[in-house]
Amino acid sequence: MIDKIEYLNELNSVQKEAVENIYGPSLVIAGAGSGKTRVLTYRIAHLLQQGVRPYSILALTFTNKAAREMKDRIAAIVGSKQAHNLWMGTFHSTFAKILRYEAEHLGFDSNFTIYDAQDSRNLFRSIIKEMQLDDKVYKPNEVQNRISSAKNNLVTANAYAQNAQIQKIDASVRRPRIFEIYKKYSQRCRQANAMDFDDLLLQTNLLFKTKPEILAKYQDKFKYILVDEYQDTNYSQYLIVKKLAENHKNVCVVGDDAQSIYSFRGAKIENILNFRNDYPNYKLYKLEQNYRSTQNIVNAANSIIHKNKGQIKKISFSDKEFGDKIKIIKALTDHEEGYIISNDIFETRMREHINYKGFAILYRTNAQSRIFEESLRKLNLPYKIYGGLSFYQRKEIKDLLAYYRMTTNPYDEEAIKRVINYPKRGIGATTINKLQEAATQNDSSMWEVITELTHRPYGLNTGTISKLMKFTNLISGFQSQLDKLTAFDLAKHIAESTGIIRELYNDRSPEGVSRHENIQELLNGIQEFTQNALEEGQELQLNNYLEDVALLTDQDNEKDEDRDKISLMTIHAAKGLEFPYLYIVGLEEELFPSQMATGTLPELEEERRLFYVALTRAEQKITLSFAKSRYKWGNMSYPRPSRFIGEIDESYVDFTYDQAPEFANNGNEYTSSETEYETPDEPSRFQKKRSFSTKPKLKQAGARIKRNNPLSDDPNFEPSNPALIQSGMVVEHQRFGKGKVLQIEGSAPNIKATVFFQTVGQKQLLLKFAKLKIIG
DNA sequence: GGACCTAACCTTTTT
DNA sequence: GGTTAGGTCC
Repeated sequence: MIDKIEYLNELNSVQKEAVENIYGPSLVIAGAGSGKTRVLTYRIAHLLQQGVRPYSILALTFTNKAAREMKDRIAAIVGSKQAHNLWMGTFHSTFAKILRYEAEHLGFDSNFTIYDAQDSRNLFRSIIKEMQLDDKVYKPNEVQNRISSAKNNLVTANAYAQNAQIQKIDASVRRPRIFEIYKKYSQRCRQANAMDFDDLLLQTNLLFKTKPEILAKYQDKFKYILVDEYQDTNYSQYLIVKKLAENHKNVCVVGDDAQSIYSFRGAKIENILNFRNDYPNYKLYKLEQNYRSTQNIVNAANSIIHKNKGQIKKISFSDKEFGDKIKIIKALTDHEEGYIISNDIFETRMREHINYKGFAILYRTNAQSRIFEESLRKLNLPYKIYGGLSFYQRKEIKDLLAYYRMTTNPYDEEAIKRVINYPKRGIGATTINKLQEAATQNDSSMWEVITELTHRPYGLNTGTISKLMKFTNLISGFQSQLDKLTAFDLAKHIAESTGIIRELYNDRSPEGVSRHENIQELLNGIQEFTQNALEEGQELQLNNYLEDVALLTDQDNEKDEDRDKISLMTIHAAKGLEFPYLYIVGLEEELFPSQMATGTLPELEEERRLFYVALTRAEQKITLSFAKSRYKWGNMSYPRPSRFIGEIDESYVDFTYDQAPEFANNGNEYTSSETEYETPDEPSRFQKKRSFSTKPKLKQAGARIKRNNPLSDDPNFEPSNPALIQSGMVVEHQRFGKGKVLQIEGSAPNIKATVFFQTVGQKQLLLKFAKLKIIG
């Protein structure tokens, strides 16, 4: 074990106090880059050093990654044996573990399935359909969100039905039957022996409420509780922590109200503001020195966050070098934004000799990643996209996992529906609907209906029944192997004997090949999981693997070859990370701040905090960018630069972009002058959206619009020589008049042109793949 | 029951 | 631009 003096010397005086005062409630307000993780890890190390048993320490984080990193760092100080026994993980995974242990008290089986957001939405969708409600009114997504937020506020289905205010609101938006959907949903989850993400927290609360002796057991067990990112806890999480800490009150929460960015998920910024009320004799530690960023970055970020009201007063300062000013890049199009940033990374890396991993591109929405992917690939720069469609959400992965889920929990209705006819075995929608109906009538699960068909055939013909019997036999066969084979052996057996592997292997299309590789990767992961445990003397079964798999994300299986790559991710995903060279892109109104979030002040303030989080990820240099035109839902929009750019105190920004030369793109110069397609400026803030659709107008004019086809394929396109068309050229279209070619992709003869036309007296039209005549 | 095509929706952000 | 739910035809 490392000498105590050694690690305490690495702390400043406030950090040191926060580490050493282990008794009673502590609130650590930790500004960005102020060594928050360091305080948490050293505090835990310190507890262990004081002789506290590792299993009586509960440390809660929001991501698996944060938990794992902290565990690794603690292991480095106190050794892996001690660290291994800590209760450290996300809220969801920690309480899933406890719920499995205590499942019988709640009427669940301990191998319950965890429904991910998609499973849960599918279930809502089927319930809405079965109730014969209009899914235009009862949109599955919105119903899910409404019920999710009820759960996060500990409103159960019955409470929801009886709450007059809630009923009034639902009635006012013409969705008075949501309470029925909620009730049915809960029943179905129960019959399927499944919990969704919100249930993991809700059921924990119910458990503690209805079984005081169990609460007492855990209150006694967890003598020290630490919570990371406390500003992001929702009511459900808040209450769990409060209850567990009720007796000993050794609770240490760490957070930064300025970095609260999850209120859309029910996070209550009040939790951190009200800590003083919950624990009047609390100790407050403010970590105000930023060790991460240059002074310019810290000052710029401060100038942003000060625009918000309702913050805990604190300063944030850096005594590092002043550093470069924030650079701003203006691009004419979204694609150009990609090229400029990629080129800038390329040049900076050469000039400054930085590793790829020192660069990150942050955006507001996942959809923005694709353009950067393209431009980085063209320059042969290695990158890694975090988030987006996760590995575990891919269809082929979910399909195979559904077999695993059925093997450990055959009542899992969403899993049944996924695999009952995959690979094809001739059981179609009609049969599934009949089974579903029978299950509802019978107040039982689909699996029970299927397994008892010989006694009660529910009007199904013998052919269908024998197909279903084959299916149940297949699954029962897997179940009988559960305790005979290791997780990996059974997983492999299932993948092979269901024919999934064969089917994907035979599909030689690029998509099929990639699906096959993904399945291999999943199996590799399971093998690793089995192997690791074996080395520690444990033989793990498939149900052990499944326990947390629904809670895993992409970032949880990072591979070595991903080490030195440019990171692309949303700002939300970047929280807690840091990069020397940071690009924050798409700084446009309606995108960042999001058009969904400019309606009310609290929403806008959250967007601003998001911008603050983004800025404070940078160590050395920040580049912001925006584009003057961008594709949105297939239509062109002409956004204004984000208000956030102007909100940064101008002394920290380098505004010289106005003098920047035209940007080159693959040899094709953009020679068009900007005024030609600049739309008139709009009056200031909170403005309605301005993007307009070109499609109806084009259709009106009788134009044919073909998608994603090379120009040469379009019968409307007859240039004398396609190769002659270049970006910037003035062209003529027989219907739309004069215009200018703004973009060229690919090479002759498969040229794809994006052409801009201006029609007199009307709005501009953007037209792709049209009949062109070059006139200048 | 299944393959194929069209129309509608979509996009905040995540455990 | 891309995905997916739903309709049509075999």
